[in-house]
Amino acid sequence: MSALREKILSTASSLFQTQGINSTGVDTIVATAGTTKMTLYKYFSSKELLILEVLKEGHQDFQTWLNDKLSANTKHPTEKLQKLFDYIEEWITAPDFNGIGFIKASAEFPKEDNPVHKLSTEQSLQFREYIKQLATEANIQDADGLSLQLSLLFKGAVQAEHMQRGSDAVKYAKIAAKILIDGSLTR
Amino acid sequence: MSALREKILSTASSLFQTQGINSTGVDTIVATAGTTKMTLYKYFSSKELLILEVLKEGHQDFQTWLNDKLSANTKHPTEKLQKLFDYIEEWITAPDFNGIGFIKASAEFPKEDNPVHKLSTEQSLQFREYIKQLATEANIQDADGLSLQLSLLFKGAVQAEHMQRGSDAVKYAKIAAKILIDGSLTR
DNA sequence: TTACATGTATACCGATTAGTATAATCGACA
DNA sequence: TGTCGATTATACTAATCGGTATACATGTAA
Repeated sequence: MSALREKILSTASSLFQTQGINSTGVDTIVATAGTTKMTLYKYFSSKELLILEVLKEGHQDFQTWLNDKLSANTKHPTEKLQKLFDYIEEWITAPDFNGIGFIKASAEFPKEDNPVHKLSTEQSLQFREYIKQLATEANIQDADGLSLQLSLLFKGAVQAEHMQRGSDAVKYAKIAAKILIDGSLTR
Repeated sequence: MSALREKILSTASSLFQTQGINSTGVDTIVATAGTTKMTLYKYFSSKELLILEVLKEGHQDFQTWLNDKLSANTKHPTEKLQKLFDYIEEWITAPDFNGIGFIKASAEFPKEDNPVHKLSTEQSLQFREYIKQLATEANIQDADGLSLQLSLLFKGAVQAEHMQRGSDAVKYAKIAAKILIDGSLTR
């Protein structure tokens, strides 16, 4: 694990979020990271591969953080589901929140056969699958439907937060999630 | 209203959706529309201005269509709110659905001072305001909160549909919307 | 016919892009 | 001191980008 490699990854992640992926040139990335193109291309054989790595790392970080939080602070499956959006809110409203990669990436790479688009879709499904498992463990009948709805709220909140940082979007997404979850539990 | 101008607009709109805005060159647009760059730049003084016009037309079309549908098929304010997502579903699942411009555009132009980003944010707020008015007319107490939640579901559904066409996203968004609306009505 | 507006065709410009080649520099280790 | 791998510095390529200049073809109206 080279320190420079990590530096390039985090720099790229931040720039992709603030400037857009396609609008961020390789030259800008290396200049901001304080290195050169030669070094970047030593660790990442192409810009596309760098994008994919940024996405992977970002998604991994989020999923791990979320799962650790839920594992550490809840006991029963039902409680996990109910606290899900509390931690999502904590993640999104954090000052160093860097966006959710797969949402922006799928917009910038709309073609379905594009590797970046494919990875984005995969990560999106993976996240929904994670929610679905929480719902299943909480004995919710329509775990599939509820997980889809919650993932819609999540996507919408991220999108809204991206449009206008510091909006109330996540707060109200949390309230909506609670209503949907409670409705599914008592059914 | 020149026919060529309209042709360029619709061609650009379609290409922006399928290839992305930044990834679609002016040359590709004119070639697909069957005209030349000279003509395009006669009607639109820059690519950015073309993008803005595409966004404006798309948003106008959607809002007008939606409002006409609601006006023609419902009588009471409450009914309008309840049927809102029925028509949203109809719009999104239509074969020639061209995406919701302001969602993708804000992702491709993340800088807050960018004209395209600003227009996107404005249109997003405008749409939410429209929902809020429906909620207010239906005598809903927290019209502000409900409109935000419904707009989150809308954004999430559009995002999901964009990631994977033909998904069940809109269907379940509709169900979630019904739950949230009913909850707000009986409160 | 003349005149004018609309659109086409094509070549061009300067800037920027991703990616490469080559040589110089640095620090650690023996 | 001398060597080696990692990193830097810089110049370069080929392609693409948005946008412009110029010349030509077209149809329509007086």
